[in-house]
Amino acid sequence: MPRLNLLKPKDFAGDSHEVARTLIGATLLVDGVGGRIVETEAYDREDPASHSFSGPTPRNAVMFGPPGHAYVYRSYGIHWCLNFVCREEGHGAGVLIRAIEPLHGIELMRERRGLHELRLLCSGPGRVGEALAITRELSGARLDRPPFKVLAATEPHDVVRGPRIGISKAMDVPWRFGLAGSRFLSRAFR
DNA sequence: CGAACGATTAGCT
DNA sequence: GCTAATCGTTCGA
Repeated sequence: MPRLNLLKPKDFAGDSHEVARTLIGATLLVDGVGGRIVETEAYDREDPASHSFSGPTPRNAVMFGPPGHAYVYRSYGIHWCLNFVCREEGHGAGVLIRAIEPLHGIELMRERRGLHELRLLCSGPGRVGEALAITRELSGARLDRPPFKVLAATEPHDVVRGPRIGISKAMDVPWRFGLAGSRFLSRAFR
């Protein structure tokens, strides 16, 4: 039985790039539903692609709050996307959860997604949001308390990195991280 | 107050 | 590969 190491706010206090890499292989659960994080992206304050780039607004306020909390935003008016707040309070950094390997509550996730193909259940930030029933109400919630649970990776694994997806600024920096060889990535790494 | 624009996805060519 | 769907947020007038 592997020891379950629940990540606490201090575990999210580092650079978003460092946290994004560390989170690969970790387990994310929302009300017991979720799986292994296989893809993340880092965003930071001095980062034109980040929601926090131009300073605090009503939408991104929790990005400037303490680390270890969820920042949820609506994407394209359609999808809910989940981020983990990093750094110290007031900084404005976060990690976008882009894909997980479904492991727990798979049937419930299939119902929510109206889909049977396992590979496409949580392979993308909007898909993760739908499968885990992420909504605005979870924005600002602590990640070490219900309904959230984030458990550190226990198995050794390789992490790959590359440019972030779907952005129009800072497209050159390799701040997207993935579990090497996973078939649950939103897109392959080059 | 109007308008542009997404940290996306599904479906079709 | 290309595009419609869809609407909250942000910014300029």
